[in-house]
Amino acid sequence: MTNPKQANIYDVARLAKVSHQTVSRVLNNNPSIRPETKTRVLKAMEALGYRPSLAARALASSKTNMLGILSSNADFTGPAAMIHYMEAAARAQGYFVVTVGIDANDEESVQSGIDHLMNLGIEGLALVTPQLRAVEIARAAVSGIPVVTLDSMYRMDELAVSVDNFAGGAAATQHLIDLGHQNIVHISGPQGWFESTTRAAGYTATMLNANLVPQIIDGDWQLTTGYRIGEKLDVESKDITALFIANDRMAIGFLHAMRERGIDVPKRLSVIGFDDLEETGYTSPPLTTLRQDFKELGQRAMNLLLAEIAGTSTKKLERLVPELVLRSSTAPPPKL
Amino acid sequence: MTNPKQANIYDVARLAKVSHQTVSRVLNNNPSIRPETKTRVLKAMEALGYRPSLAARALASSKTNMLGILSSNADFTGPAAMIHYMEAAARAQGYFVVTVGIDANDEESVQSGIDHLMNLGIEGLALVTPQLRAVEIARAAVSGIPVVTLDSMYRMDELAVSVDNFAGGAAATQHLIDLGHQNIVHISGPQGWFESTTRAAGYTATMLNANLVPQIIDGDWQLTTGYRIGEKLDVESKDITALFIANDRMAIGFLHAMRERGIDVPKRLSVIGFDDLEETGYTSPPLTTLRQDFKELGQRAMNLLLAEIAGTSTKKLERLVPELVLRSSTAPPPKL
DNA sequence: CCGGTCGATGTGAACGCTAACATGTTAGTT
DNA sequence: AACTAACATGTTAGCGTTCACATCGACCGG
Repeated sequence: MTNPKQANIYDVARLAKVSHQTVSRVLNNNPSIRPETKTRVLKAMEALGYRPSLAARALASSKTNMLGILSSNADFTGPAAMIHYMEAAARAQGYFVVTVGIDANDEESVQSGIDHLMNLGIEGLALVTPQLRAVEIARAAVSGIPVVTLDSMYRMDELAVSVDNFAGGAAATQHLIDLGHQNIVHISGPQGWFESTTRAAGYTATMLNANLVPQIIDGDWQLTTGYRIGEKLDVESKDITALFIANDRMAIGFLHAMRERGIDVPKRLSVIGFDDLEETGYTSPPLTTLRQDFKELGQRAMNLLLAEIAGTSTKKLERLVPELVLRSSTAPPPKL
Repeated sequence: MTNPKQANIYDVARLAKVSHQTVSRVLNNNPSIRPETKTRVLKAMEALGYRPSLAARALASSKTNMLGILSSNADFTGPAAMIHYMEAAARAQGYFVVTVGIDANDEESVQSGIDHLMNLGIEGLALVTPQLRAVEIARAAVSGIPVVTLDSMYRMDELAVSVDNFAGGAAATQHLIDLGHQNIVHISGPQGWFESTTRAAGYTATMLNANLVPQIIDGDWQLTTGYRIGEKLDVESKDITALFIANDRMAIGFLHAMRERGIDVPKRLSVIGFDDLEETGYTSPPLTTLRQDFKELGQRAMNLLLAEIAGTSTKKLERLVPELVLRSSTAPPPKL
């Protein structure tokens, strides 16, 4: 009911009785413009409901204001939260974020996702793909723009924000050792994930350091897998007294199996997870775990990327240390 | 190491010995072009590593190929999954999706999110904001482009995909009634959410239909809230035998409280949730609930939107019925 | 064997902006 | 009062596409 057609910069110029270039200057906050003129132009914009055309802008300035996020597991809580906060941080600086979801195990899918983003002309890319291989492909396919990696340790010379999973794995393990456990098993994440290998490495290093024998069972992050492993784990004959499980989902499944088998956690067996999902405060028993701050992670990653684009970059790498959250699933081992 | 500068359409034209317009035709799959010529042009593109400029395209054709998603709860599993599948569906048709996360309770935030997207020149918008008020604001702020709503019943004349929450609420309630329960309490979601009111309505209607008295406790989706309500609910004196809880998160908290209080679910009390989160298969006891197919929901919403943009739209509304998932948290009421 | 038609391709302008340079106006210096 | 510097604004030319129209040749029927 208002405008028959979108006004352009010339329409605004005419109404404000200035040249189109002056309008452009107002748009770009050029300092050398008289306040009075500026007001006049702004009023004209308002009156016409003027919206600058991003396309024209991008074409003329070769600055698209577009950022890409390549995400492989957007349906998990952690990545979703990170993406959410990354978008907010980017938008606060006038950037648009295009998120592309891919299947990280399918190289084709990674490639086509990147292609899609490159066609867009993104100025920067964030990789929320914890799979080593996907990051490699992505880094190789992209050139000329900064790339920030989340949750990885890939290449120290690239932009990256990561949780110190090694420290986390070590802290979890040390906590169990401090309680007096010796026979501690680790259920890991899937191979090929940064988090898996680094958490497992933290575990292994800490065990060895305490002269204990590391024992790792391969997992895959899935809740069901935690449950299945729990169903058949030979706790008795091996006298296992504690487990460090690489993520909370598996831990939830595992706890369920213990409950079914009547194995008391934490009296008979201590369990520690990783992630601090909201529901872990309400499992039975509530799960001791390590918390990661996804909000912080997302914001820092985006700021790193934006700084690099703006050329004001100082750091390349940021690392957050996960925090131990004590609840009721860990206790000293049963006395013999 | 390859191109000093991005090739444009003229570079391609020169190399292929055709006019720039012919190149454009190849780009747009114009049928009236000789196969031989087409091949030559494609080869030239390949050789130059040519990428069409989306900005120039958008400027010349006033078609941005951009779609917006306004999302208020991207850190919840459901919305995140829907967004994921929506993006995939859009990308398959060459569209770019910009997702903007907002705080649906802050009108300012909704407005500025929409503004951001409108500035972009999106061709269509999807609303993943189950709050009534946010949808109203968004619909009002947008004009000239199709808008699809997810999870709502707002205005029958607009594009919308929704879960039939009324039917879901009714099914949950009926299930409890069929088991023999009479004193059934409903813990609802927060006011102002479509899901809350419609699930509650389904519950109420079914109760009344069976000559039973509806009793609703206000909730807010939060896990903690389910727990707190569970802590102090007077099950005994009121002789409540069953609860229909509006979402699984609250149900998980509630179950935890029951466990702590030593109230046996399902022998003493039956509990049914809504959502079918993965972890509900592993609570103790595993939760009976209603499943929503977020993938289907996301894909259908996007297809509706794309069809509307393309002008090939037939339907306006799609409705999915949630499915009852029977597990172990419901049983006949205790005999007196 | 010629006008008409259609299929394939070319030409020039337009899309709405920014970049680079040009111009005019004011104030400061000697 | 003339000369310059700094500020404020205007002018012109792209950016890389698509659009509308023009052209050119080949094929058709009479």
